[in-house]
Amino acid sequence: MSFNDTSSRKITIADVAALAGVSRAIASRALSPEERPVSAEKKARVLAAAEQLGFKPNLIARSLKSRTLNLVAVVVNHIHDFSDLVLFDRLIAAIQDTGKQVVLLRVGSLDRVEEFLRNGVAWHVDAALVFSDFADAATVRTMFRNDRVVMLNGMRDANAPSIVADEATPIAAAVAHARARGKTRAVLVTGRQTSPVEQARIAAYRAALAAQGLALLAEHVGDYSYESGRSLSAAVLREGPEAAIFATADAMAMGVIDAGRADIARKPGDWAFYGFDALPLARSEAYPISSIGYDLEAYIARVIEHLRQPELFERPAGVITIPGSFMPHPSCGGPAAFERWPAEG
Amino acid sequence: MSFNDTSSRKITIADVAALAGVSRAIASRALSPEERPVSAEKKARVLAAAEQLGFKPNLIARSLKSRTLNLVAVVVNHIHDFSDLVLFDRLIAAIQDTGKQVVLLRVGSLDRVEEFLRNGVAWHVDAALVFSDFADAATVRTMFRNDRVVMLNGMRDANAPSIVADEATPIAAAVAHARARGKTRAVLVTGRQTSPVEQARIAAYRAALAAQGLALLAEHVGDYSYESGRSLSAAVLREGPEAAIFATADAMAMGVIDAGRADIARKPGDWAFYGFDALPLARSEAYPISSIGYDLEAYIARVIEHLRQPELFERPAGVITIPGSFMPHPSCGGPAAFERWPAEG
DNA sequence: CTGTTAGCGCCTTCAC
DNA sequence: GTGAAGGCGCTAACAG
Repeated sequence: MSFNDTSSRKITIADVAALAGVSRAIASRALSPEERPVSAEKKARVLAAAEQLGFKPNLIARSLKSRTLNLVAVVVNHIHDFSDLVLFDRLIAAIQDTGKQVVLLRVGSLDRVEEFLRNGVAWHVDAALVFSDFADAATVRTMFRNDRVVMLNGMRDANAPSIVADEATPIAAAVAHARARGKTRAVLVTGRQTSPVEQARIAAYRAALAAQGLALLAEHVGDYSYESGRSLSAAVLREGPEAAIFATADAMAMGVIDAGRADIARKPGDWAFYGFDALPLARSEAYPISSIGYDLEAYIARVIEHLRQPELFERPAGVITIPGSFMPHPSCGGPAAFERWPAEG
Repeated sequence: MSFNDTSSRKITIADVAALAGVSRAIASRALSPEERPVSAEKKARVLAAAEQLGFKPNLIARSLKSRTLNLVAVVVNHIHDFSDLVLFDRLIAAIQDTGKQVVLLRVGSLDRVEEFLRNGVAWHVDAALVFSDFADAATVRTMFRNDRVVMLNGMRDANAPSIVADEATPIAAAVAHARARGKTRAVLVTGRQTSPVEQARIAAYRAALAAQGLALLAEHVGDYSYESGRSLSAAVLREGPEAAIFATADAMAMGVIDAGRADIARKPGDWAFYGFDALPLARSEAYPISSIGYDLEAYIARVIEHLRQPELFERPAGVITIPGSFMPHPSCGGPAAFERWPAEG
């Protein structure tokens, strides 16, 4: 492999052992990250020899025995939403802090996912963190040949932990907020309805609206994107400011507002927009959107917990719920823009 | 490994060989993707046996000989900017389309990067795509023990290809656009100045402003983020609408505008905002920002080319330049919002 | 504590 | 065309 290992020849543990004048096993033990029985004196000699030769252990050979590559799969449909930025950035940093590395699998565009998996290292991960809803937990376990699956896509499974944000509570709070502003009607703007998370949100909205006596005039289906909000704007705004507008993503609410600024100006009144994800932008002057967020630090902490304590997979805790919170826009009762939200810890 | 391989025991090629009644070597040849000397009859038996047992070759064992895990490292400082969403989503999809998988390495928060690398599979990648500027090409090659490094961070190196967008041309166009609007003064809002890409942008702006006779009144340093634009807003807007405002990220320009909406309203006039990244939001009604983008498809195509044709690394093409383009905001001469930009081809 | 031995699963000579 | 044997680099198991 000329491209690999710029130095002439690859240094193996045998070379180190030879130079140190010990057996390969001793060298292996001295070089092991864990504490193994080696005399201090020989260990020092081995380490010196390794240093001198520039020895780098071959991970693949090690894995052949140890059966772990210290790899974690993060499985997503795609990277798309604004809220993904902070989520994946922090999650990857946290995973790396455990000493593991991340294979990012984007299954949105793969038809033969299983075959793809089999032909790559993802086949050998320590655990799979599943955001995508391309398959249920049982299928994911089979595909990864691995029981360590964390469902982060809203799917529940008896044999895999699933971690979800409590959205029903803040959704009820949002609806109550609209009610307090005098709204008695509502319009819903949703995302991909095949997603379990989305289904739960929609159900929660319907329930809260019914419970608090707001009439649901219409549901419009988008895809969480700003662009989809724009294209739905005219239909969404048709009911006028008397109807509160609830979107399952801030980005969609932003699109509704931008494409409809003329409409909105034409019918002045107390327009009430509600979103999801607690994007900083949605707290800005440009977009009067109240939003729903969750405690990202806590969420990530629970995920990482499973990586650090694999025994947690043996008796899955079922559904682990992270608190969510409703944050009114600064213009209607919320804290000033860009103060920290409680949920951001 | 109880957690791995839900089925009772792992099927090896020896099991297949035994069931087919042939030697392991024959089984290996029959199962090989390439054509190897095996009688048609035995090959059929082996394939049937493999199918029956659900045999899946062990990638790690294979890699021990073949020395490739079909892995590509994508090295980033962090995932942070709005523009990262579409870039990484498309890049990862494209890499996966080559049959390879992606290890995403976030080095922004790692102090001992080299040690981290050595202890993970990233050590054994086929190639490293480097967006981060944490190290120069030579160092990256050493750290990955791999000569296949593509520098996407603006750094140049005689022994590694680097792929960059041509930003000088659109920057000159942006300045000319401001000049045509009658601006004779300018304010610059920059990102992290340690980044080579950013240094090139700043230099291009200074040159274009000087060439076209605009006075550079001030430079303000942000970090590409919306929030940094907000905090610089008052200072940036101080010069009034007579000065064109050039930011090296749309997000910063958006922050400047949002935090300064009162200022802007107080001093009416032809405020001229220029950004970078061609975010959809910056083409919206909410933000009158003209922006600079590049041909993302072409950019990704050139990266993928290197993965598909590793021989390209043997004689690096030096700096590969992708065309960039200036897009005026719809409100000042650009195409209507949300038409496709030429650069999105 | 130390060294020898025997694999991990696969592939590739090399004789037959 | 076939099979036995050896090795990729490392580590666990077993004696010493």
